[in-house]
Amino acid sequence: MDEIISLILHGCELARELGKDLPNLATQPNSLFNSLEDITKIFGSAKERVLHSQDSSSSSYLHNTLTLEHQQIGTSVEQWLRPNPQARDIIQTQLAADRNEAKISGGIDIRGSEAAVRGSQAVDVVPASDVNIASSRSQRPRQRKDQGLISKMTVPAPRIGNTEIPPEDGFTWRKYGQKEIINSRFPRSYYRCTHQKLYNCLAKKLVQRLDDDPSTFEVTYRGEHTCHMSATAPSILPPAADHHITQDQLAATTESPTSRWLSMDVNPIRGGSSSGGMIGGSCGGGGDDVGTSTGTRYTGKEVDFPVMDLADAMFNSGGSSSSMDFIFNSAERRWESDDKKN
DNA sequence: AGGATTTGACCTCA
DNA sequence: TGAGGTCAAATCCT
Repeated sequence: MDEIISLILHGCELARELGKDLPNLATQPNSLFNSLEDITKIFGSAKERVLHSQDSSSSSYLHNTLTLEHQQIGTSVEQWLRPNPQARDIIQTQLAADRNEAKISGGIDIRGSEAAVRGSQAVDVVPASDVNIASSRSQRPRQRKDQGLISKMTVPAPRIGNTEIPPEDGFTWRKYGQKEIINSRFPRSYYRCTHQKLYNCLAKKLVQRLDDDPSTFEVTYRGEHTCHMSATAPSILPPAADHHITQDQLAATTESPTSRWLSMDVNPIRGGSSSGGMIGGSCGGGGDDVGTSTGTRYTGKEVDFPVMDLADAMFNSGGSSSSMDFIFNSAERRWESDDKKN
């Protein structure tokens, strides 16, 4: 147990140092990444030891302690990310994949800390079944067999420009359907990722105006972006076939059926290798978003991203650098791309 | 010409 | 059986 405490104290020390240097590190993604990775490894190691400890009461206490430290890291990272909405775009997508993995692998429930840092928008990531029940309690709950993780949020309509479409979210979408919904004044629009065919990207979103507040959209995201590219051109090859989860593998997992919406393995952690498996990335963005009228982007002002999720990813990665590799490598590529344009 | 959108028909599932 | 979701031909747009 002394060893665990020693690890934690060391991690706290590094976290404090990181906090002091954060203003400087904000302009040095590589250094920041190295620092974060060190901290992540230490706490990940400590967490593992706690979880495997025989002393359940001590484990519980230490786990809470680690969670607190975890939140402190998230706060610091939030400060850094605030002026970097591009990184947040990337991180958000990756975190959704990581979160999905955490559920599949029976990981720690992290929704509590997520909820604590929700921003101005109502954002939640819940199983499809929950969404159905919550949104249409008066009706028979519906659930597609292959649906899984769903992210649901409300988004204010743009005050200028075309107010008929929801604000941008960093991805490029192609509308493939519109449907009148029973007991709703406004039709629901169905979008899928523009790169669905090319990269087998299964991301979709549903957009519908709220009956009681037409100036607000309810946007439901389904699935993850398995492509990783700018709005105009791919930056990497499509994910290899071996990243698909077979139906047997899915059946062998303990997650609820509703989390199976994805057929792709979007988490680099599970495989223990991030090479070629970095597929939880951004479909759009790239700064220009020249795509479609639905190729939209949220700005930092409009959306308070659940930055705590970054800490969740760090913490739940158990010391693996793959997630952070993805985050910073992607962010750097995007920043480099933007620099060239400017 | 090629990609995006519209919209009626069809499919899925509780 | 019917509501929600998807398909695909027609149409629009650049």
